[in-house]
Amino acid sequence: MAAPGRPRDDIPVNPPRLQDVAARAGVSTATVSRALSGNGQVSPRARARVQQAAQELGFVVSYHASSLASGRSRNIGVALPYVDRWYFSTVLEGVAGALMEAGYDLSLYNFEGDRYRETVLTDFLLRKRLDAAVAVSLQLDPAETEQLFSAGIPLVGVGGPLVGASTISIDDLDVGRRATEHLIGLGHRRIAHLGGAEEGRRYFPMSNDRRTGYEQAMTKAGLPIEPTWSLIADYTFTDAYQRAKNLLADPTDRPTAIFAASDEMAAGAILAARDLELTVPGDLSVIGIDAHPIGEAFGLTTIDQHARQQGVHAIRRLLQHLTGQNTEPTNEIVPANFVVRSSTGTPANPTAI
Amino acid sequence: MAAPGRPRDDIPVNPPRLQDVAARAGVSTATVSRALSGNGQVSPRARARVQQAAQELGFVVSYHASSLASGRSRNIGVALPYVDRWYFSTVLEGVAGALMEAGYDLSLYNFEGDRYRETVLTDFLLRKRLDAAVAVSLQLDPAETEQLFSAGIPLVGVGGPLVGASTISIDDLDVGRRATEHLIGLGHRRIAHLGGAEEGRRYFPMSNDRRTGYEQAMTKAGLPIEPTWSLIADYTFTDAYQRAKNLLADPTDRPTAIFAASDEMAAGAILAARDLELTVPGDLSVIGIDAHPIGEAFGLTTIDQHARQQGVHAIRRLLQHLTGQNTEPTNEIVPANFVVRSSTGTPANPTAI
DNA sequence: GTGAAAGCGCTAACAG
DNA sequence: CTGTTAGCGCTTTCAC
Repeated sequence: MAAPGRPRDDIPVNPPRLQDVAARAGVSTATVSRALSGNGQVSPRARARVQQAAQELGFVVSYHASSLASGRSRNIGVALPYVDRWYFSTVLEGVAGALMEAGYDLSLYNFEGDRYRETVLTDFLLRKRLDAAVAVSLQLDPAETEQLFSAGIPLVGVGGPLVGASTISIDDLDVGRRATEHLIGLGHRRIAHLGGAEEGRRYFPMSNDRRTGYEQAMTKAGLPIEPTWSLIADYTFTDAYQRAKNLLADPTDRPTAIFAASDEMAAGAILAARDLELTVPGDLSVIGIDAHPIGEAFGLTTIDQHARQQGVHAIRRLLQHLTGQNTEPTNEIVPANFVVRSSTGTPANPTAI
Repeated sequence: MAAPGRPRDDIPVNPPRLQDVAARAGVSTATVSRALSGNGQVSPRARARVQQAAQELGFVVSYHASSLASGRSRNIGVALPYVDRWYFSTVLEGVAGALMEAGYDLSLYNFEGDRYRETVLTDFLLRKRLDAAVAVSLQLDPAETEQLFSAGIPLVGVGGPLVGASTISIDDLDVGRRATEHLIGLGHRRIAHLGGAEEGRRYFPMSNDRRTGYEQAMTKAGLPIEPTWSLIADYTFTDAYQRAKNLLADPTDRPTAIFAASDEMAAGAILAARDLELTVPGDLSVIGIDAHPIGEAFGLTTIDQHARQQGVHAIRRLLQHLTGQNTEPTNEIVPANFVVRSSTGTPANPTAI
């Protein structure tokens, strides 16, 4: 494309290069580079002339050239299993905003579940164009982690453990416990759990922890954990709706409350209850986790996990690694807090079991 | 970082370079480049040796170096106003998948409404690291379009007009008309519209066209368009829920049907109706547009706009531009089809106006 | 504080 | 079909 071997003796109608700026400002390319990047010492006078010349020429650095020469690319990779699900897209919003503020580009790697997992993991390390990466809800086996680290790219994980890397997440166990205890405190004894599937054993470890928190709270309160009350849905509204409807349809064995691992599933459960002419919270209390906006219209009680903030914090942490400060892996827990609305209350007919 | 000026005389424990592969395979760097990239002629024998050497060394091309030398970066930019809204994240899924299949990287530029619009538009052209870009629901003024074009990056628009560029979208006017006519055909005469806001006059032109389609259908059928039945929400479930509830609360002036510009809003309207003890579709029919998965649980009748496919098609088109075939701007309309469920039906009490 | 110059790692004429 | 070689445009020593 560019014509190697042929000297460029024509007038530069092409994008201006550093050299053009240097010529116009009457300084060397080194000085222009220093003035524009802020690295190194430049006299105020030279700096001003350079800036003006760059301005007039409409100069912009070539990122490829800059990256090649410096070894840094101001580009961060983001890997996640889905982009069309609330938690992930919300984390992504946070990540994208923080990156934009910091002047970094964002390369998106969407696994589509497990579909492109290998491809992405390979591309990650290989194409040497990332300064660092953030992985959302990604489970890596030791070999994969090792590859990443030996490729020298700092990594931070969001919403799940990632051995050896810094992580940002909520305490899923604790959140599951608190949600359940909220229900127990209200007087419920027959409490069902609506959790997420594990999907290829790769993602959503959070779902398990939340379930464990539920079980711990139940056990601690001396309440039974009915296997039939342990539902698993695929994290979508509609699947949760269907599962909950099946559970609630039978009047002889019906819980008085449901703890759902996500707000979307919780909302689905509420709709299912309504379709069965059950009142919420009279006949059924429902609590979710997320603070998904849809919860407002449903009057859903939930625990806010500040998904967007998780993304923002991940970038903050990554940037620290990149600037060499605080390079030891850390595990940040972001606090999750209750948002109580109308979907939880005292059971109308507390039934002993 | 890399030490310019100092010859590299140490053993390359660092990532292997093209030269290392060339040495090991006993050929020149040019041949390695040709063998690995597939450009140019290479004898099967040389190719095999190169591939083996590259394999053994774990060689991967440096994208920065490759891009700098060739002028191509195998990287495509995607600009959109939001990533946490259904339409956009779904289009993005399609775009990401198609790009992955084609071996391209994806740089994400999220405007957050209008917030980073200028920044992104600037970065777009300037940092010369994109081969092309796709813009979702982005309104560009002539000056901006010109900038993009003169920067030489092919552009395709999704979900909206983009003068001078290829576009992929549905026929919003037609869709709005058909949705309304479905309702009219069922016997409805009092039909409200729940549309989206325009948000800074920059995005969502589709909303206007759908509304116009509604108005055309109403007028054509000789039906009145009540100003109070023209609702505007912010495209979210909860806002639509609230607006619809306010509208439906007054029994004296109540529509028998609502056409919502998106499924999320339609679902919000259904929930509002239920909260007011109105039956769907008995007291109120509701139709949306999208084929959003949430619609299933609500039994929502909708028009599928195949959002994911729009993304896939956009990339297909972009790749054509990039390979020099079919370089004239085209405007592709993707067909949208009805998905009839239980939220629309004959009005229980057809009221003449 | 500033300039000269040597690369960063790869691609693509060009000549054979 | 293959090797030589001149860059792509910028950053960063090193010496002044």
